[in-house]
Amino acid sequence: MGQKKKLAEAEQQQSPTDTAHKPSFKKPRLGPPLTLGSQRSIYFCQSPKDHSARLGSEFFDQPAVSLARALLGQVLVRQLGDGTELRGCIVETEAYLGPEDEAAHSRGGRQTPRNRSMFMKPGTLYVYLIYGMYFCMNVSSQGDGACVLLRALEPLGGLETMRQLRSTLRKGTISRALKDRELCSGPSKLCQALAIDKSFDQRDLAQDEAIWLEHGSLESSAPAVVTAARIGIGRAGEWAQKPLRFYIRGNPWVSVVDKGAEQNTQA
DNA sequence: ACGCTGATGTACT
DNA sequence: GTACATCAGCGTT
Repeated sequence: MGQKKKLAEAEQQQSPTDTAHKPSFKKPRLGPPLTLGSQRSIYFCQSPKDHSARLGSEFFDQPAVSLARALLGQVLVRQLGDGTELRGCIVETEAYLGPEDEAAHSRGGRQTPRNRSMFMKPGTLYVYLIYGMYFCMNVSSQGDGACVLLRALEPLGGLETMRQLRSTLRKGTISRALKDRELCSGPSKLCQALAIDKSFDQRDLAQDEAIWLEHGSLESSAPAVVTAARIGIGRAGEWAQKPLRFYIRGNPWVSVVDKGAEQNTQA
């Protein structure tokens, strides 16, 4: 409860040193460009500064495992109310397959008010509260009740604002400044760093004005991927062992490295 | 490096 | 009541 209020306050605050990623023109500002289908053409070529290409709904319309891999190397962009852009490259994901997946909230076909967005169209965000104080962000994929959890980002822009959001939202001690590595290396850390809360649940990543996905650079578009067991799945039986976590090999921003899995997944 | 623990609120046996 | 798709801080190898 206090979390949401604190988050709103944190978003108001502005780091005076963190101006590099603000848009140069004044508010009110239009949202990010929207693609229709796979068209991206002239609109994006006109502004050299805007080398962005928002990924459209067709990108998300693939099975969870496929989407989990495809998301690696793509850039998640969050625009705050004041126009500040926070950017991070996705380096770690997990796939949740739907009704048959004992570790998924949609196991057994359960559909509740909480997990409704898991069943909505591909590209819909599923954001839920965990342990009473944190959020996790998922992207719905093709397949009923299937989605992909975002577990870690390499922060690319707006790091000082991220640091501020992370510190403000952490409780208690006004402690040390967080290292860059600590900003987005975990599913709830990245939600704090990007000011993602429950209000993002059921939003469309292909259409929303405050959050979207862009193509990563060429080199990061075909990364070496490690396949490993998912994290934090206690009582999901055999499903806890299945290799449904994906991360970029050797990437220092990954939250948990699985050396055993890396042996099996030789590059 | 690893292991323990408290924080904290919602969903759903 | 109990279980959480977690995190940070502190203690011990």
